[in-house]
Amino acid sequence: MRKKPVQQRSQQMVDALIEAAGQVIAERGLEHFTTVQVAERANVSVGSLYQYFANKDALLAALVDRLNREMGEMVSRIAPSLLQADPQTLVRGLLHAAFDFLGGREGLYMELLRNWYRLDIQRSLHRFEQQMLEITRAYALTHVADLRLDHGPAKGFVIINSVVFTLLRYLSLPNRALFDRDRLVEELTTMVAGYLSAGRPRNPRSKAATVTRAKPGTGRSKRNPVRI
Amino acid sequence: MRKKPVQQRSQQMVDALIEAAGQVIAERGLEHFTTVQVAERANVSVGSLYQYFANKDALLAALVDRLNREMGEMVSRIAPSLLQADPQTLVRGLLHAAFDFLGGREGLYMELLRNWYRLDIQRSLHRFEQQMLEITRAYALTHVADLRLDHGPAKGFVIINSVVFTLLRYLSLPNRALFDRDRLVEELTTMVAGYLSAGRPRNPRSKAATVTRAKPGTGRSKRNPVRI
Amino acid sequence: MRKKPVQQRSQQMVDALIEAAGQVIAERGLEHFTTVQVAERANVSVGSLYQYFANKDALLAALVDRLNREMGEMVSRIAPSLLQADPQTLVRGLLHAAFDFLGGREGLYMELLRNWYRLDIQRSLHRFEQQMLEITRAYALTHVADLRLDHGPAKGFVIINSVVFTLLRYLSLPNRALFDRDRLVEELTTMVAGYLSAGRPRNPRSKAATVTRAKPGTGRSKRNPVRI
Amino acid sequence: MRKKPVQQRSQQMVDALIEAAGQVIAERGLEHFTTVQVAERANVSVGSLYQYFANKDALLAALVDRLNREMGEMVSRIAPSLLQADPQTLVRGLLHAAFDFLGGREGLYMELLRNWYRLDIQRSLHRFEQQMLEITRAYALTHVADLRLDHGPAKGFVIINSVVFTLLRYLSLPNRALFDRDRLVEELTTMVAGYLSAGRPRNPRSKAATVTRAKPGTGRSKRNPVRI
DNA sequence: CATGAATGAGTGTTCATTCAT
DNA sequence: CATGAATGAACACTCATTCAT
Repeated sequence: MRKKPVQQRSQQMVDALIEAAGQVIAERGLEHFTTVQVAERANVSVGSLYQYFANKDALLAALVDRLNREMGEMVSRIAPSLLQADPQTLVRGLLHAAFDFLGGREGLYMELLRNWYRLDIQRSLHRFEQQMLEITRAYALTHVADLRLDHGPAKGFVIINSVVFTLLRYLSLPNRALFDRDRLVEELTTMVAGYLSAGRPRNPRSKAATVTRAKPGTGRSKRNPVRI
Repeated sequence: MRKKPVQQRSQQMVDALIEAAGQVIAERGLEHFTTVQVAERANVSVGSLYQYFANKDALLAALVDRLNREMGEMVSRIAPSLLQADPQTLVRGLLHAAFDFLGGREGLYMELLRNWYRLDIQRSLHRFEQQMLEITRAYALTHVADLRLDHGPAKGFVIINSVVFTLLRYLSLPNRALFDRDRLVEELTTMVAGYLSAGRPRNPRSKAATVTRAKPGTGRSKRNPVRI
Repeated sequence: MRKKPVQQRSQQMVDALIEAAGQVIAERGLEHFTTVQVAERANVSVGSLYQYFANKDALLAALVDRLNREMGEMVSRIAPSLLQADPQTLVRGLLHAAFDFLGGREGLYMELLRNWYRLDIQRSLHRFEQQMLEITRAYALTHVADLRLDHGPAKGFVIINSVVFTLLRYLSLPNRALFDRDRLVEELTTMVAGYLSAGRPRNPRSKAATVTRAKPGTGRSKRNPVRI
Repeated sequence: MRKKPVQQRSQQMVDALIEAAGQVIAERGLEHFTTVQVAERANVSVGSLYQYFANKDALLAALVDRLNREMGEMVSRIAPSLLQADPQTLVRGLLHAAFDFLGGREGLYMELLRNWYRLDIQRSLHRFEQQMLEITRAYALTHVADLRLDHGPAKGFVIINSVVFTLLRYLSLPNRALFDRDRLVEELTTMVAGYLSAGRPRNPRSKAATVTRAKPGTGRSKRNPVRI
C-alpha cells in the first residue's frame, strides 16, 4: 500500500476499492478484471486506485488479506457454540458454516479460492488448518474418548483441502440436480467425523489385515506393510 | 476443430500442437502461454495452428480432452489389479496411481487441474467419478460384506474431489517438509476407506436422533447446536 | 509566476520550491522529476507550488533564472582579481572557476546545462558571453599589446560554448582516467589563450594559400574560395 | 532487436522505423515522440514496431547506431581530400563537413546530439575523436613541421567537443543574424588550427611565467604551479 | 495448404493539474 | 491561503488473430 490511510476518508476509499475489486472478480472472473473496472465500480478514478495500491497485485493481495481475515473470523464465530456437541454435530456445523462462507458475498470467495495457487491463498488455507487444529484440540479436552489426540499436520491438511475444494467444486457445478447441499454436507460429515474418530478401537472383531502397496515399485522404497 | 484431420500428416500436426500446448503450459503456466509459443514449440507456424484450431480456447479444449482420456486410461490400467485386494489396499493403490499421474509429465496435469474451472475440466472430473463408481460397484460384487452398495453420486463426488484436490495442493506446496507423500497417502487411505465402509451398522444405538437444520433454506445466521 | 510574492513568507516559499526543484533535478534528472517530489522536498503541498508557479515549466524557468543570476555573480566575483595577470592566467583562472561552478551544488548546474535547449538556457549562455566580452574589453584596456580589440560576437560565442560544453562533457564522463581536470584546463587554456591572441602577425613567413572548400556543393550557395 | 531481419522486407521495415523515429524526433523533440507516432509515420502498426525492436530504447539505440555510422562515413569521405592541404584548410574543410552533417536530414542529428547524455551518444563522440586522432596522425606524416605529433587524448577531446557543441548551439540559435555560418567556421578554424600548431617554438621571446591558480582551495589537492 | 509479418484493441501505470475542504 | 486527494489523458507494450504471399 502506497500511502497509509490514516484518515477516515482514505480508509473508506481503500475499503471501497477492495470491495469493488471483489465484485468485479466475482462477476468477470480473475482473469478479466482490470484496474479501470475496479476504479469505476468504486466510483473513483484509476489514479486514485494507484494512490492506495502500488499495483494490481497489491490490490489483489489486500483482497486476499481480507479473505484470510474473514475466514478466521468465521471460524472463531462458529467454533465456541460447537464445542459441546458430539463429533458429527461439530463437523456438520463447521461444514454448513463453510458452505455459507463460500457461497456468500455473491460468490466472491469462490472465485478467489479457485485461484488459490495464483494469489497467495495458500497462506489463508494454512491458517485455516491451524484454526481447525486448535478447535480439534479444544474439543479433545472435553471429549477425550471420542477423538484421537495425536493429530499431526497431515490430518488437518487432508480435512481442510478435502472439504474446501469439494464444497468449492459443488458450488461451481452448473447443475446441482444430482444431490443437494444437505446431502453433500451429510456425506462430508460422515467422512470427516469418521476420519477424526479413526484409530480408536472401533470394532474389536475387525480382522487385522496386512496389506502391501499394489504397485510398490515407483521409486518409493521401504513402504512397509501397514497395520490397520 | 476447424477441419477434420483425415490425413495422417494433419493428425500428426494436431497431436504435435496439443503436445506443445501442454509443454508450454507446464513450463510457463496457463496465464502466460501464447499461441506463438505453442506453434514454435511444435515446429509449425501460427497460421497452421489456426488451420486446425479455431482459436486458443479450442486448442485448450483439445488438451483437456487428452487429459480426460489419459485419466480414464490410467484408471482402467490400475483398477483390474486391485479388485482382489481389501478396501484399504484398493484405495491406497488408486491413490498412488493418482499421485503418479498428477506429478507426471513435468507437472502438466497439475497446471491443468489447478485450472479446472477455466478450462472445462469439470467434465473430466465427472467422468473420473463415473469410473470410480464403476470400480466400486465391481468391487462390491466380490466383497459384498465390506462396502455399502448404495453409493449415490454424492459419495463419488466427495471422494474424487477430496482426493484430487488434496493431492494437487500437496504437490503445489512449496515446502513438503511437514509430512511426506506416503504419510499423506496413508491419511487419505484411512479417510476414504473408512468412508467407503461407513453406513454399515457400526453403532446400533446411534440413530434415532432427530435433527433439524437450523435454517435449512438460505440459512445463514445462528445455526444452533444440533441434537443428532 | 502567478503571484508577486510581496510578503516575506511567500518569497521564502518560492525560494524553497526553486531550491527543491534544483535538488530533485540534480538527483533524479530532468526527465524524472515531478511536481509532487519538488513540493515534498520543499515541505510544502503541491497546491502551494501551483499557487506560485503557473505550471511545471514556470518553476523550471525560475530555476533557470537563478542559474543565470548565479553564473553572472560567479563571473563578477572572479573577474576583478584576474585583470592584472597575463592572458593565460586569466583564462586558466576563469576555467577553474567555471569548473568549480559546474561541479558545484551536487551537479545541479550540470544537469541544467545538459538541457540548455529544452529549458531556455540559451539566454543564460548569451548573458555569459556578454560578460566575457566585457571582461575581454576591460582586459584589453590595460594589456593593449596582447589581445586583439576587435572581438565581434562570434569570438565570444565560440569560446563560451567550446569551454562550457567541453567542461560539461568532461564532468559527465563515466571514467575520467584518460586525463585529469588540470590537464583539461591546461589544454583549454592553451587553445583559448592562443585564440584570443590570434590575428596578430604571428608568423610573417606563413605563405598565403588559396584553398577551395572541400565539399562546397551541399546546398550552401556561393561559398567562394577563401583567402587565408 | 527482437528478430533478425534476414529478409529484405524485414530490413526495409527496420529501416523505415528508424527513419520514422528520426523524423518524429526531429519534428517533435526527443521527449515528445511516442512509439505510436513512429509506427504511424512508418505506415505500420505499433505491433510491427515491437516485432523488430524490443522497446522504445532499442529503437533509439538503433537510431544512435545509425548516427554513429554516418558520422564515421562522413569523416572517411572527407578526410582523404584534405590531407594535402595546409592545417587551416584541413580544419576548415572538416568544419564545413561537420556543419553540413549537423544541419542535414532536417536537423535530425542536432536533436540527437543535443541529447548526447541521455542516449548513448558519448560513444559516437568518442569514436569521432578517434577518427580525428587518426586524421591528425596521417596528416602529421606528411606535414612534419606544421603540427605537434604528441597529441594525447585530451587534445582530441577538447577539439571535438568544442567544435561539435559550438556548431550545435549555433544551429540551435533562434536568430543567426549576429554572424553567419562562414564567420563561425573561420573563427573555429582559427582557434582549432592555432591550437593544433601550438607547442611549437612559436615565439622564443615569450617570457616564462609562473602562475598559480586564482582560486586554489576547492578541494583539488596538488595542483602545482604551472610553467607556461 | 503453410507461413509469419502485420494488426490494433486492450492493459497497467504515471503524473501534471485541479478544487473541495 | 494551504492542503493533498482525486482526476484522467497519455503512453509503453502484449498477443490473439488474420491474410497476402
